[in-house]
Amino acid sequence: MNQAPKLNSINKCSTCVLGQFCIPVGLSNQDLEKVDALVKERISLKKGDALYRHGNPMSSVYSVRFGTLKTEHTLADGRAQIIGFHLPGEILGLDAIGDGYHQSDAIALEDSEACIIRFTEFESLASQIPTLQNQFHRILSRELTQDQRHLLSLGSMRAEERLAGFLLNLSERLTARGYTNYEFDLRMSREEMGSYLGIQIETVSRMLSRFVEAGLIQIKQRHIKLIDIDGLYELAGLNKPADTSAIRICT
Amino acid sequence: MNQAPKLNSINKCSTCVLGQFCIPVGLSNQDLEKVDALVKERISLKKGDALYRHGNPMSSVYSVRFGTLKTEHTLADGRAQIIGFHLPGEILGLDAIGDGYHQSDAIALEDSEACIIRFTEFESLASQIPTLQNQFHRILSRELTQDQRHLLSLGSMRAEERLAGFLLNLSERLTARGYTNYEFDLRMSREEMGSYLGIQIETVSRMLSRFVEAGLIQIKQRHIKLIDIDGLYELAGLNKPADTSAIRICT
DNA sequence: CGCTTTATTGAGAGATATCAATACTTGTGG
DNA sequence: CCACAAGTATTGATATCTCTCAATAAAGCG
Repeated sequence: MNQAPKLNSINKCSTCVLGQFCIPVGLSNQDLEKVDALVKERISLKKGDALYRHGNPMSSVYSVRFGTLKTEHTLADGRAQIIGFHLPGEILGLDAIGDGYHQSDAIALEDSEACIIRFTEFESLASQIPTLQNQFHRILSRELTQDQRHLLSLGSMRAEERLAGFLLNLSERLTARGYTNYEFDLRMSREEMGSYLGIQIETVSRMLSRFVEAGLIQIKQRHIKLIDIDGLYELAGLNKPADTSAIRICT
Repeated sequence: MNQAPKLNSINKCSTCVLGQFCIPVGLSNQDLEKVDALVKERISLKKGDALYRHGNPMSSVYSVRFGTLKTEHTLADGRAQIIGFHLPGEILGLDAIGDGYHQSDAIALEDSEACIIRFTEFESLASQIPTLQNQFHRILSRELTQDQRHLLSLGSMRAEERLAGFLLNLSERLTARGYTNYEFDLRMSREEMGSYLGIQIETVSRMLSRFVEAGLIQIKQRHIKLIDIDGLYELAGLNKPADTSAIRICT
């Protein structure tokens, strides 16, 4: 997000640095070429553009190539709930497979690009390549796990805990992608954080100020630095992962 | 739940009345036999028994044959969040595909039975039967959609709205399975409802009393009758489905 | 039938929402 | 390059919803 990882290729999964987070995990070179053949189109989004909208017929799923997107559900009375923030390598649109229509809106939080994976063709390729099929199932399943952790947060944790957990989760995901440890730019507004966490913008702001006072973080506008990591994990009621910097894709 | 649907077969997906909610949707008879060969084992659970527990290595996913289960996540300090209640025909354990270990506890709310679907074998069968593969993807995707609706509820709705939405959702799912419209037994305690909805047991109780006063429902212990359906949908901020009684599997 | 669990109801406390005022950023056009 | 407008963020005061604590009642179970 600060600086994008350098992309070694323009248009191929087989050489994309995001491969290890994306569809191609574990594929042989030969199989990768078949995926290359399938994923040829990409879509560029300006900040605020929709990748898809609720109710659109679904023909593809997408992987984030660079940038950040949010997905959200909206109620009739205008209340909106952000379901997720999506970083490079993450797959979008999976919730549309069930009935063929997108269930949510996917909006770019900054200028972004997504790879288009035509779903019918992908499904038949997956049935020919067991590793690909299995990886796809893992991705779907992890998406479920992620949503369930989010449910745990919204259902059982207080505002402070939710926010601490959110910052740590973002940090972990960015670190895995090779960005600077514990220091990054938030691509979403305070309001969008609040929507994701089920709290109001004023509460987000107050909690962040409290974290600063407690020496847990430093924050200037949307640039944040996590100072007391252990303190944050404790506050969030979570366990610190063994080594968040184990996986790095650029130096 | 009141009366179980009559089961026409003992041990085969091909004749199971739950087929239309479960894995076999859309399969030819020939393909159904292959599924029959795969899903031979079942597991009986007494009320309170665990189908699996958080951290268990995962080798199978399960479909509920009869009864009701809950899945829940637990925090280190003992706080628990119920993620879902699971009715006959619904698939359990999908969140374990991602890393091979169950992420949640699955507990029977009443005496129940589940079919055991050995996952590795299922995956290879799915790669041979496109309809089966596609149905499995739909199931996974709908599970995502369901969790996302739950997120919307916990993140954006007040206690009253969450509870109304929950009762209607249960009613819709039971109706689809052929139980009496709008009148059914709750298999979960008030506390379990509260956990699912992210509210305390006392609040659940108060809201139910309020619904009774408002003439929206009648309730005696765990037997509930929805009286003013339109009123409930309005309260929940949801749209009434066109026809909830369209699908019936017993009379 | 008595004990344990579950559910209801009340009173008061607390966390977060709401309303409101101000300050800070960012982008735009002169 | 500055000034203004529009959007975004912070902070304070108050209101409200839901929680917590407590007492009672009802139901399930051995």
